Amino acid sequence: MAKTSKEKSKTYHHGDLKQALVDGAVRRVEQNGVKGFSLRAVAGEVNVSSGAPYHHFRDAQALLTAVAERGFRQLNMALNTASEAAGTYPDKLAGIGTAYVLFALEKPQLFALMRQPEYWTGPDAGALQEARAATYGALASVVDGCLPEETETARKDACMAAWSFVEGLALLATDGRLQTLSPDEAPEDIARRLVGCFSPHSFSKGDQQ
Amino acid sequence: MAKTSKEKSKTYHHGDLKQALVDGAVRRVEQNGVKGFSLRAVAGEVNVSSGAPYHHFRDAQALLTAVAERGFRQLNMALNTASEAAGTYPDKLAGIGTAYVLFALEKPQLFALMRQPEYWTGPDAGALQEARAATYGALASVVDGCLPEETETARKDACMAAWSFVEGLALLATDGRLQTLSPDEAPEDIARRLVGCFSPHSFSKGDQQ
DNA sequence: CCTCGAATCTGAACGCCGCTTAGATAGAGC
DNA sequence: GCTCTATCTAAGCGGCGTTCAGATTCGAGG
Repeated sequence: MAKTSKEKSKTYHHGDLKQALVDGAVRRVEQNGVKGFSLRAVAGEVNVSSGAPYHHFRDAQALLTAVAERGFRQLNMALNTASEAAGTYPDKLAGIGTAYVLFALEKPQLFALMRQPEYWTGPDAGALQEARAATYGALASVVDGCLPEETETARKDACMAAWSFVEGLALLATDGRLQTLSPDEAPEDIARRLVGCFSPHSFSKGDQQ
Repeated sequence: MAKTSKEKSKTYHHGDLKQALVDGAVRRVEQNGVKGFSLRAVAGEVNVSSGAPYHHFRDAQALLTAVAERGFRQLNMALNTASEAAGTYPDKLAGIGTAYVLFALEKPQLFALMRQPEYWTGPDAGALQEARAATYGALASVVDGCLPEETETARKDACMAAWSFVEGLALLATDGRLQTLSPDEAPEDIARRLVGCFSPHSFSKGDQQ
């Protein structure tokens, strides 16, 4: 029997503590960031002793890894939706890039956690790595679809360049540097505009300089 | 009288504790990252009680702000050197972009600290903000020099796009994602190649695609 | 239905952390 | 030489992650 979060802890066993911990951790990270997260606080929030989480997660980092994994799943859904919504490949590219930056803007703290390499190394990061690979795959396939026939390395370079650009945009957007461009414009609109300027063709020819 | 780090603490007053703390903090951050940093450990390293640093820094974050500031000064020197070494503006652009990524690759932990917004907000971040602005200015002026005459917003957009791309490259390079392109190639070489592919012209025309 | 092993949770403890405070010490200006 | 102020120490507070022995409950097999 599942318990709602409000009702007092009557049962010695929680029932679904693992999921409750991830839920609480996600909420705390989204509100206060990784720095404002503590395993004890999350445990207290679900009326459980400070040692209880260790029956479900090897340590605090493992719980945060689960949080990041959930973040990647949400991100992948957003990217797929945006990609399928567009008809032509250039539109897909603009759409998926914009969706990436918008996700970062909507959940900046969660996105910052997802960017930390320490959570996708480690022994409990298998599912996370899978979700991360899917994210890159989604973007790469769209970029690849925009490219003319080229050498293998040129295609790969273009994918990586697009990845870099979008990741950089998301980074600048989340910590407000994008807004220094035009303070009156909404950061979402700036992001849309800059993503739209990107053309993978300019990266697929190495001698363009 | 300055003390070397090795000799035992004989004097009650340290002499130049503030600088010694920054030195120790830089060393610790470069070796173990921000997570492996603690104010107590740095204090102990320079043979000083755990409360002493608070006479020179308001809190641990203020010390890390000083660390980040020193990092930005080093980065700015590297960027200026690279920019002046090249003759033509396209060469300057490739040089400064490469220098940026190479700095990130040489000091990844320090660079990761410099990327955290929490250190350049706050009341003790004046000098840091100045150094950060100089970093952006150096890149922006070089990008601007590469551009043909355009509208003001187009030039600004191109600068921001270049900024995003380089920042994204540095991010991907430092956490190893760049190496997935070609595992046999040195990350420095991949970075050089991708930076070289970038052309600001492709961003200065919004209707290209 | 009952029993017993395994899974789960508690409560207390350890060591480390950031930060504060009261008081000791040393250098600087008169 | 004396005082004033900056600097440093020692001790302590609460919070943290983590561990562990023991209490509690679940669930499978008799």
